[in-house]
Amino acid sequence: MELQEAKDKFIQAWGTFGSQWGINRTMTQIHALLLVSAAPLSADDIMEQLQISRGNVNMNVRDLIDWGLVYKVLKPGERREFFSAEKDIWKVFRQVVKQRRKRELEPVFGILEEVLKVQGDPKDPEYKAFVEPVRDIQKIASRADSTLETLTKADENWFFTMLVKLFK
Amino acid sequence: MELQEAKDKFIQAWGTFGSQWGINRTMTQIHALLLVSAAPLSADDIMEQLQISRGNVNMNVRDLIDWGLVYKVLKPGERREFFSAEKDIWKVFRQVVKQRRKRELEPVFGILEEVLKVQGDPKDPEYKAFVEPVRDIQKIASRADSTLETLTKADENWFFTMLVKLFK
DNA sequence: AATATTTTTCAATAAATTTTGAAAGTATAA
DNA sequence: TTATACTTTCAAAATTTATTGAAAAATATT
Repeated sequence: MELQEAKDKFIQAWGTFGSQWGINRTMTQIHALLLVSAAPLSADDIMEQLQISRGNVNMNVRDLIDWGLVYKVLKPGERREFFSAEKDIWKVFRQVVKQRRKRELEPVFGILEEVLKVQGDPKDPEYKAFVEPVRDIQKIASRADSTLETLTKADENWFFTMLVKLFK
Repeated sequence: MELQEAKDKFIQAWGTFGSQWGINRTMTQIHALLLVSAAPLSADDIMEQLQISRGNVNMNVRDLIDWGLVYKVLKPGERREFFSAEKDIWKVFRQVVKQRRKRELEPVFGILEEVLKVQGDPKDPEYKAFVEPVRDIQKIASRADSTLETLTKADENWFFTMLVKLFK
């Protein structure tokens, strides 16, 4: 397989994967492209390689920067901006977990807490049918959440140490 | 807060959460509704409570059954089918992980393996820029994958034992 | 075997999301 | 200051995804 073909396949796969998990396909494709590019790319480079418009590149690159996955790179003597992706995959992984936790998990916790304030007779089957599963979700979710938090604060070494410890 | 209000809020929140993670909003809402209902519901019940069409109910309930999150319940003397959600949240969690692993992670592994067969000079910076991050992704993803696999095979007790072991 | 009830399918439609591209904005250089 | 190079914005268009609803299929009842 040619390098270019392999790149294209990877970018395509990453895009599909991202969109299955609720992330804009183009955003993940740009991320994939930058990730496997040896040098930083300009907006025009990205437009050309992915065959997308300038506005699209601009929006999605900005989102990637907000996510902390892509950096602006200024080349001396160049007026244009260039972009480069974070190459440390462990850092990327941690960053994504951190962001989604903040953006999507935290609001859910708030709502679980809120709806559990519901009034009712603990003997009422309707009441129990609501409160019990919601409490269970809260319990398991906050466990998972603190695991994720620990994960985002840990370094790679810690993570693998943990895995070894777990599965020995 | 009234029970009905709390239910509605929960269903709404669950729907939003699901769609952020690439799962059809209606599917997660039906799941939430069944999860907090004391008794199994018929298609008509679901249509009425969520104000959606029969076809929509039918499709999404079928998907939920495919995911192993909802069961058909046959009531003696009743011709209609009723539906009930798996109430064991730990089981739900495991089931979702298991399914998404199979449906979405496995194909990605296949592609990573394939594109890593790419020909090239290991000294070439372009080649390295491609192969290195992709290898890293493969490494971290297969670690994460085996953790998830273990998770789906484990029981709840094992999970919490592990957490305690980890964070003590 | 004819009728009644319920479920399933799927083409058409609606809704949500993404993308475009041209105009406005900004910064640098002549 | 004016021109030039580049970036950002955002309403309109295109695309993708979800939903409807009526007809067909399946299943049960008389």
